Amino acid sequence: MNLKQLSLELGLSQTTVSRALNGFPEVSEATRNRVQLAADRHQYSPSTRAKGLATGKALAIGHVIPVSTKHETMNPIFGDFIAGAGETYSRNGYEMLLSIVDDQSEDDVYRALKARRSVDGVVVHGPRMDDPRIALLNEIGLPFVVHGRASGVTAPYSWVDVNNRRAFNRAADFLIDLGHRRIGLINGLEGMDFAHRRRNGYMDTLTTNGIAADPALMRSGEMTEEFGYTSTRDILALHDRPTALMTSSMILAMGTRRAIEEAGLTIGRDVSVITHDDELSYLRNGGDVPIFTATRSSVRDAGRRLAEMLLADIANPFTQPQTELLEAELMVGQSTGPAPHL
Amino acid sequence: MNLKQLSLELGLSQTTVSRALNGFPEVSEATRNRVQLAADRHQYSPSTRAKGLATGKALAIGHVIPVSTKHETMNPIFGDFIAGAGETYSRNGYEMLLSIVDDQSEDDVYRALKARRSVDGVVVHGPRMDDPRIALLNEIGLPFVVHGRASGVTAPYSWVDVNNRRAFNRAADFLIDLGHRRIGLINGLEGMDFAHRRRNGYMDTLTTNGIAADPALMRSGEMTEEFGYTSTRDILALHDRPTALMTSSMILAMGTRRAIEEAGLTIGRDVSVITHDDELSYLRNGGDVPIFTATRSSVRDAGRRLAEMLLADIANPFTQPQTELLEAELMVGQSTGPAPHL
DNA sequence: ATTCGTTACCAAAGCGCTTTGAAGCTGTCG
DNA sequence: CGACAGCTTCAAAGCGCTTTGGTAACGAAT
Repeated sequence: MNLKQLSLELGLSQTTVSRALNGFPEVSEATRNRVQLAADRHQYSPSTRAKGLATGKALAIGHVIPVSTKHETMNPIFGDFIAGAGETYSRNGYEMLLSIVDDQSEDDVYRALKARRSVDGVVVHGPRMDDPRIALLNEIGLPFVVHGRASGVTAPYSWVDVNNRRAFNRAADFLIDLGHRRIGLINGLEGMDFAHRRRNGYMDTLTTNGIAADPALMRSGEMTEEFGYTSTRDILALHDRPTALMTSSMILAMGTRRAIEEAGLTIGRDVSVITHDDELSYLRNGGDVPIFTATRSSVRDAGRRLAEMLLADIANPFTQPQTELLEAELMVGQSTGPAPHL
Repeated sequence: MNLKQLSLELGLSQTTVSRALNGFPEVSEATRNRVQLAADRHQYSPSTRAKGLATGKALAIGHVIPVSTKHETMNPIFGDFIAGAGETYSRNGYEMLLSIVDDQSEDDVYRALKARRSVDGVVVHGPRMDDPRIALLNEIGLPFVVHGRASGVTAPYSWVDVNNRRAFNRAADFLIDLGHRRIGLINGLEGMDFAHRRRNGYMDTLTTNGIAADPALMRSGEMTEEFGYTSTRDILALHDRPTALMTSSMILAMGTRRAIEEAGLTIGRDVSVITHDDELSYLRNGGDVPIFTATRSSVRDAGRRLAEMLLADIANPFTQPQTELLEAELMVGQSTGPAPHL
């Protein structure tokens, strides 16, 4: 069923039917009801393509997901993030377009998205330091919001981010208050902006407390369980091993736990662990009492907020870029305890 | 830049430019080159909307991801699956449309996708037993392929699935060969088709070997780490606890490991564990030697295959539905060993 | 010289919508 | 009674493509 058929059946012009369905005031209520009923009966929905062509809007948002060519790793937070964003989209009649792309050819994808006019805006995932995508998107004039920030980029842009620095400040502080002095950090890949900020937060707090940061206690890599495991195993093998570890994700933390237990140590007693927790739906950090002490911030929530921001920008373009900094809660769980007397 | 502008600049008709770009034979090579060059120079790409309108194809595939309303759980395999499918799509000039939808209103989403003509086909995720979506899609005439199968549905349909039954046959056999007689199963949600098949595989093999299946050793629920943990903890607390456990995912297995270690037992010695492994990129099952003994089958690969099948069906509709059954490998890791003499 | 087949191109219609500009109809006011 | 305003409705243009049904030019065959 299309507009023409529907209007023919109703004995009305396409104009009137279109306006009736789109809530224009110059249609009598009687007619509008009649039209609405007929539309429902035939399950009529305007073709997105045609509507898009006619209005010049795509009514779609693009998500470009970079997958590292080297490791073929897909960021696990991605599913929950788009679950959040997707809610917002469907509530507003938008569709979500996904492009999975190896990090080599990302530029082309944004360009193509623009050239083919398939989306009204995009969200930038996994920003790196000095991320060139921001300049690119500004240049080609495609509205966007970044999930995270890109240190080093001076041009203004809209973003939604967790206060990574503060979160890791607080986590480190918490450990120091418990008497820990040797604290390790198992972090995401160097170059990822969030990893950079988390490391800064961690190091700041150490320095403030008169503790020299030890490079031997800091690792960064793909945030897989395996990497959490090997890093922890290696760090625990040091002659002067740390009494506490901070990790950047629950997945890393699971690897960390494996290594700790394999070493015959007890988590929370011999080694304390604090992790960042994105509240992934299939990786809940325990029930009432968290398993891991964690800095918690819902990535699904971030998705919702970011999508709202982007749609608002598209509806009436920001004169000033918008930003939103989400604070992480510190949840005390069972993985931390006073520093042992070695 | 659009077709009109481009053809004006070239002094050619839109027809000729369009045909040149789309590889039609009735264009001289000289002209084609000239057109191609100009198109590249201006980064011209036809508008998807317009192209879609004109051809009647959407050049897009829909993925409808059900999120359980109750648990807000998003299946973690989803990211890797679409990474696989996405590859196939972009190679073929297709876009991927994502709808996140609570399992209540799924029907409407499929109907809307069809009515608005936004996609040429859809992939059905997470089929349940007697899944009504298959009948619905057949009724509304939207091409589709199911990732998994739906026991109880008699109508023919195309699918790509892992041989879940066989995988769990082999896993159970392996454990029995090691001398285990009391074997538990921590499975996905009742009603999910894959969970049903896995349970059947498990029970068959027990029966064949003269072991009575004990309901006390079988759990099913959302496949979270937490569920793996609590199930295992409870099962290990039984007076007659099992010497081996089978789990339906790596995430469950991590919870299982936590419970085993918390109980002061050693995995692979006191309790053997075999898990199914979807080869998620951030949850690799160790390096050369797998951590867990596992039945392994790449979900990313399944995504690729399924996408190819769907595109083939759209290009020239199958007369007969196609099916593809992927076999899982049994990888022996460190989590299994001979049954202990209790 | 006419016909025919190729080759290389083009004008215009059509895809299903929205939107512009106009018009029919009623009732009211001067 | 004519003019005018307000309320409804409509015909047609336009969005950017593809595709149909041509035509012009040229040489080969009749």
